[in-house]
Amino acid sequence: MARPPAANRKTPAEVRTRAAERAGKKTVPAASPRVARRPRQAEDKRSVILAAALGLFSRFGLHGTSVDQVAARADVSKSNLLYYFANKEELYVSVLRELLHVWLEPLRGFSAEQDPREAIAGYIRRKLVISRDRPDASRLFCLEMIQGAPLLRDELDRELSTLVARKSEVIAEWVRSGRLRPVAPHHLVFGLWALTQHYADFAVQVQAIAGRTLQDAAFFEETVDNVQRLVLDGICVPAAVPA
Amino acid sequence: MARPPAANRKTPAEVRTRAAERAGKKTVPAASPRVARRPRQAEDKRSVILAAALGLFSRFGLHGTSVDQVAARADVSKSNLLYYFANKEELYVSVLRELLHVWLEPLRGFSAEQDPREAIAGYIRRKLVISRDRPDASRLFCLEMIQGAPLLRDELDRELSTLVARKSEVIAEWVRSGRLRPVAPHHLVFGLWALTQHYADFAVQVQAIAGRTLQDAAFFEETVDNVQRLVLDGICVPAAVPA
DNA sequence: GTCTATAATTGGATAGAC
DNA sequence: GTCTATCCAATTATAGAC
Repeated sequence: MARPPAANRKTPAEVRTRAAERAGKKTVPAASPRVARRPRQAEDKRSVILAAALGLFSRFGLHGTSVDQVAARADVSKSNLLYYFANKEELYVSVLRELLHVWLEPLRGFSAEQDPREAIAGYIRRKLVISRDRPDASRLFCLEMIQGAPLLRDELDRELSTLVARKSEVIAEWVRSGRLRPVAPHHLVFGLWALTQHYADFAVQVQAIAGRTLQDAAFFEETVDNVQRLVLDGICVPAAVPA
Repeated sequence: MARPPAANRKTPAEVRTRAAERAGKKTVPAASPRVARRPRQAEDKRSVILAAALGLFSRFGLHGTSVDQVAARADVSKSNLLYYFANKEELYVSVLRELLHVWLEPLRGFSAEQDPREAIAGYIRRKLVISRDRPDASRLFCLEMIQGAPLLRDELDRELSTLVARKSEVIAEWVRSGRLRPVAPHHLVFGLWALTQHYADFAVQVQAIAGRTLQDAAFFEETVDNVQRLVLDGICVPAAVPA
């Protein structure tokens, strides 16, 4: 349940600008007197709040969750929470930001020198581990996408699509060199995401139908195996297919 | 944009029980004096409201949408809307119910006599057509799942899981008879859903990365082709694989 | 940094005229 | 069936003491 400390935090003072904005005043860049603040142990509380927020936002969304609930779950008072995060939306965005980075990590591994079969099998396993261990992260990401990613659109267009563009080039290279069957790289990436994230996002449905979820060790391995075979024996050149 | 008329509607009078319930009174089954009411043209309005509700709920969820917004979009007053649907939650559930049926339809087609390759290829296309033509339906369904399907759980356990159980038997039969590679039926079903619904639920992401969505005719065909090949050439016996 | 009010607003739902 | 005018509960956010 422990979450890594926020990378791009701000001191509470820096953050407290929303009220002023809404009141019509311009945000004054007035160089704050004590800029060089170090994280210290108050970072802990921020993390606890962020973890609690993730748990709730990922189930009920931004509007389905009240700051009161988050505060209760993080075991702080509501006003104390609002000391650390100027308002609800900022809290939500903070959670999302922390997420995106975790989210893209597994994809960075791909490179043209690797054996595609190994690389893709490994990627599937890593993504399924995330679906198992951080299903809330997966759900929140999904929620945000469904809503049109209003708060993540910029990052989507920049970070994510450039990363995918680079990795698609790797896949295309695998295809050109004959190590993969012809496949449109984008569709393969979408397919990998869909197949792995589904087990987190639709966990209730999986539970209702299969009677188990990824939390069950045997079911987890069964899932890894099935998804890998589905994808690989579909995209690998026939020679590599066992039987 | 037109939606089919509701199948299992109730007359407004029958429906107006929530307030009484909340006030602590038992819902009285008092035989309403004019039970045999026919739909007439007021059904139109219900449909318009349901369509508007689907559009908004599927983006912003139950809590992210106000009845005011739905009313505005359906071009009726808020109180008029509340004449047709006793309260917000009932409206939401009505939308969901209409959906589930549409949702399961394509799956009913499967039967053991069919050629698995044809059956599955056809299923993929039908599901992608739905993702293209009714992305909002797909999104709402996804939203509901993520939240743990509090309002659909019963139907999930009954209707959906029994249907899937039957169709899994068909898949298992295909495997036994050697017409499909060994695959765990449930995982194949999950995979088919994941691969096809992804293009509706994550349309923004698809747009950000591929620059197009299923609305683009060429991209649609490209998608059908890629998903079909991914799945089929993975689960069909090698002999059936062209190259 | 943390707390106890409380201000301010939104939004679901009802009453009652027409 | 439809409207206007409210009521009322839930929540976000702020003020100000400690």
